[in-house]
Amino acid sequence: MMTEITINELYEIMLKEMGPQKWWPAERWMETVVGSILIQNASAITVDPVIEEVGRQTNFDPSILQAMTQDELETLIMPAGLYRSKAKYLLAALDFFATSNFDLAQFQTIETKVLRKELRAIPGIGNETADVWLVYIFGRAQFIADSYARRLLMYLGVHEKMNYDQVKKIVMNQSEFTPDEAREFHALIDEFGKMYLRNETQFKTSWLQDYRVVQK
DNA sequence: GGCCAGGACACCA
DNA sequence: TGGTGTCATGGC
Repeated sequence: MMTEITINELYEIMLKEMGPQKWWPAERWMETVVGSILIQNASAITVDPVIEEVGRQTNFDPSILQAMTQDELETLIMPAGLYRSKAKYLLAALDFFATSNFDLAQFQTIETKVLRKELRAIPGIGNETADVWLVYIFGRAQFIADSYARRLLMYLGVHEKMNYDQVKKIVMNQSEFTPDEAREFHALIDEFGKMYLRNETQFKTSWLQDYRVVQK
């Protein structure tokens, strides 16, 4: 028997089943910057130790990180893979925050749409990383349509095969989330994803298998 | 041992 | 807008 649910009901069901994931707050927002870039096309298992090592060496102090050369940064993050690109992206991100003296309060009054456009202009900050920053660094209620989220919603009947923007738009138009809920939802989806979203066969063994999300 | 991971980007039609 | 090659390491 299939049970039809809304996006918000999906969130409630996942929260009830899995409990709060407590992905936040990262003690330092720079940890989110580092982590979100290092995780690009890599797995948490390989990247987590690298993030820890960066923390040991820099304490996630933006000034210390920014003082590093491209070569030094590459050596530090090499085990995460794609290290040349990621070192470049990290330095570009640091430049961006440096223009505001690493003071997040400077961004508070900027409209989300405008801020997102500014983030997307940073080399290496694409759709997903921009939304991760908006949610976990800037506290905006955005939906992060990463590959796990798109797969989950596909298996739940929301779409056949849609891209990042399309899936995000559908969710944003059909649900209502506070900033904290947006953070929790993404954490729940990714933790669920690690267990059940490698493929559809695996999803069908999960406790969400008999649900279908309805379009309003 | 090959496959793949919480992407982004350049280049092409 | 959509499809494809590239970047690269380490875990499974």
